[in-house]
Amino acid sequence: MHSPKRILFLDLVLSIFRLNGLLIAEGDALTEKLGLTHARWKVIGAIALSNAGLTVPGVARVLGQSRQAVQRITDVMVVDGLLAYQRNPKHKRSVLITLTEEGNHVYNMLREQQDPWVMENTQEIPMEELDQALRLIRRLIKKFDK
Amino acid sequence: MHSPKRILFLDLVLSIFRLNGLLIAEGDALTEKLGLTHARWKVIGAIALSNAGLTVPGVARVLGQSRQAVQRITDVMVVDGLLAYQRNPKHKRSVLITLTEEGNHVYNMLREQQDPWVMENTQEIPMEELDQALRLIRRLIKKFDK
DNA sequence: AGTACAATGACAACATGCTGACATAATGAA
DNA sequence: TTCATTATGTCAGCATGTTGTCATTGTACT
Repeated sequence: MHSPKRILFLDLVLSIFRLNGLLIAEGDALTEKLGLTHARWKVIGAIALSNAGLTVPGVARVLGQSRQAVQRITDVMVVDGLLAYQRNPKHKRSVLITLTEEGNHVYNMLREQQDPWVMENTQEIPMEELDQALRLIRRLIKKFDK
Repeated sequence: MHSPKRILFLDLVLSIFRLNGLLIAEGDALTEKLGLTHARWKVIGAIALSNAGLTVPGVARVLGQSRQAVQRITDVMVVDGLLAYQRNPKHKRSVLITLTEEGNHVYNMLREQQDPWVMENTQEIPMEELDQALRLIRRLIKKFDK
């Protein structure tokens, strides 16, 4: 039963694995000069994009990772001066994570690297194709994220 | 410069990360009873699909990983009786990896788990949409894989 | 044949992710 | 209010991936 659909879907899955690895490598190369790694810019990005402030488990939920993994990264980033923990009026123990001045600076530099990279890699791809692919991927995410 | 395309592309990238994690979790759950992990079924799959026989660096190239990572997995799988190393007529030191009888059996059971999973998760999705997404992802892979 | 370069195996250090377990704090239901 | 459930911090163990290094084997070029 090597149905075409089965082959196609498994091919898609393997391609997702492959692209995931390549994107991480791209991101690491892009941010190497900033002293960032992919685990770190994922966290910085999540916090920078949040309006209300995020806790450690909150970041974990956004990124779809375990809170323990996020906690380990943020602890080191606090020591390194990129993040700071702030009292959380809504929770006695679970602090809010904020970007320090340096963290904000790094985020801005990250943006400066990222923008031309995005431009370079999407200029020949129509927005509609990107949008269609994103919709399919979101559909799959919704299916598996329970 | 929050151009729509930039947002769209970054959204796509984050979604790839997210889906990658979910697919690994799905695969692990699917193959838990077989004593497999995602690292293992990736290797089994690569070998089962190869006609000519693969070496450790060969598997690494197929999966887009470092040969050291693959070597560690295959070494354990040989001890566990799923894989066997065979003399390679083309290379004195670099052996060929083959599936043992048990490895083949596990691969067949993997298929039996995988088929209904694929069916379940693709039945409402037209093949054309899958195909379009796959083509875009391949396009990005080609761009980053140098 | 000889020699430079690439590929491979082996080992080590490290980064990142997961789960499990336990104590404590927060929340919601009776 | 009380109590069971859930969320969180923390620590530990482990799986998987990366890079770096070094010795050895293969390959290709002169």
